[in-house]
Amino acid sequence: MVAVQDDTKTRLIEAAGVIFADKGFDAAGVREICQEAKANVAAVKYYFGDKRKLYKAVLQHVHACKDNLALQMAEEQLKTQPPLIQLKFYILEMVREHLASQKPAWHLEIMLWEMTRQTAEGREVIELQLRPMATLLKNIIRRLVGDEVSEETVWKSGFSIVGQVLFYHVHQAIARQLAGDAIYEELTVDQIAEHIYQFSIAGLAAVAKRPLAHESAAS
Amino acid sequence: MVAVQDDTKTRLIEAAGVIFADKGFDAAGVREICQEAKANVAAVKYYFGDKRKLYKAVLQHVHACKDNLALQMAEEQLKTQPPLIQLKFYILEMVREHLASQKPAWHLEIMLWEMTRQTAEGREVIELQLRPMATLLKNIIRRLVGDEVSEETVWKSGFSIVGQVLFYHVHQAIARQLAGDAIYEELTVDQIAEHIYQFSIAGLAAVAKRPLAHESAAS
DNA sequence: CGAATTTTCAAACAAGTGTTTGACACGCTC
DNA sequence: GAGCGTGTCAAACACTTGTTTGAAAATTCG
Repeated sequence: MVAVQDDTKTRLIEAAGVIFADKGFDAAGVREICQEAKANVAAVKYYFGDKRKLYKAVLQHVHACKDNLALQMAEEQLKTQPPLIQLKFYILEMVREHLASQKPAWHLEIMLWEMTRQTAEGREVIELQLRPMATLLKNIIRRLVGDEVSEETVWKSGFSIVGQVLFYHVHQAIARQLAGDAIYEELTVDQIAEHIYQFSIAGLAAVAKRPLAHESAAS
Repeated sequence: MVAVQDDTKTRLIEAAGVIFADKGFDAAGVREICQEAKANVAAVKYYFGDKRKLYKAVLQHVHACKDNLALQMAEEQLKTQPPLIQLKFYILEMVREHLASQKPAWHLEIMLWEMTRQTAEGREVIELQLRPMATLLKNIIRRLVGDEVSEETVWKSGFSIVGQVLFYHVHQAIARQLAGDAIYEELTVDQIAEHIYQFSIAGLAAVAKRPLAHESAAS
């Protein structure tokens, strides 16, 4: 961890991030945030103006911290690797991000709040964060299923893949409760990603009504 | 709509249901609920004790209203129809419930709150509501993939199917925003269900590493 | 009817909310 | 040291929160 600054301002953003992520905007208290940040309550007015603008700053901070899986893939792999490998990598990285993220967990948690219950402040950040991921996935799928498949079906297929991944994060509590801790603990990130990959390439071939492009490259 | 009683008590439960579903327990206000129910603020203490117990009553009301897809399927179809037809029906009914439910939308919305951010009051209701659905789906999958497949894989396959369905509900706003209203409006409940079905039976066959049971019965 | 019980209501409660104030301390340059 | 701008702080602001009170109103029942 490289020397990160210890301003009252950044401490506020970070403490606010944790608490907003945990309880949502409404249920989070300014006093609670300031106590966690070791700052006076008046500090949020001084640095941000009010609670909403603090929330906005938190969202912008999250956006600024995003490590671009999209760009990373585009540069390293998009041009060289066959689409099946790209899909496998995409799924693995997404599962990793959602189940074993190395950056603070609250970054994703706040994004999830925005994804399910959008606020005016978050819409733009959501767009900037998700749009590149969506088009990247759409391109991969398009290469796999060919040009005869409708745009609509490509979207639905993307939803099928993303929906599988998000389930393990968003509904983790339910999955645990239903499957039982014993079984759930056995699941590793790689296993989950592999399952979703195998499940999805078969699903894609089915909705494409033909074998996938470069099928021979599958594992 | 058959003669539903118009007690202050039931009006409170129903108004509370709507508002709890919309904003969650913390952000919902007692005064707002009572105004919507045309009741005095003191009524919640008189009939329920306090806000938490009102919430508990709402959850129990939701549970009491559940129409048992599980039982319905068990009686009418489980014994007579091949598992592929059962799966198709299961997916269709689940998509219907989540995207075009005939019962008040807030029933499901409250369940979703409990699924993502469990409260002490909700855990039991969640269990009672979801457990039968989960075992039903698990049984269908087991019949389709055979006995060689591990229990773990059956769970993961179930998660894959349920994850696809839930995505269209939980992340509807994002899906709309990304795909665009134009494309999104085109999607009908039956199309979505059909897509998930086709995608999933191919996925199941892939993870089972063999053709599904009674594959000939597929559409 | 008239007494007993159940239900409703406006008003107030203490505690919590986001926000604001004005004073105070620090580091800086002139 | 005086002056100035930047940060910090306890205290108070106006308002909302969930909860409570005690007295009316409505209902039930002998």
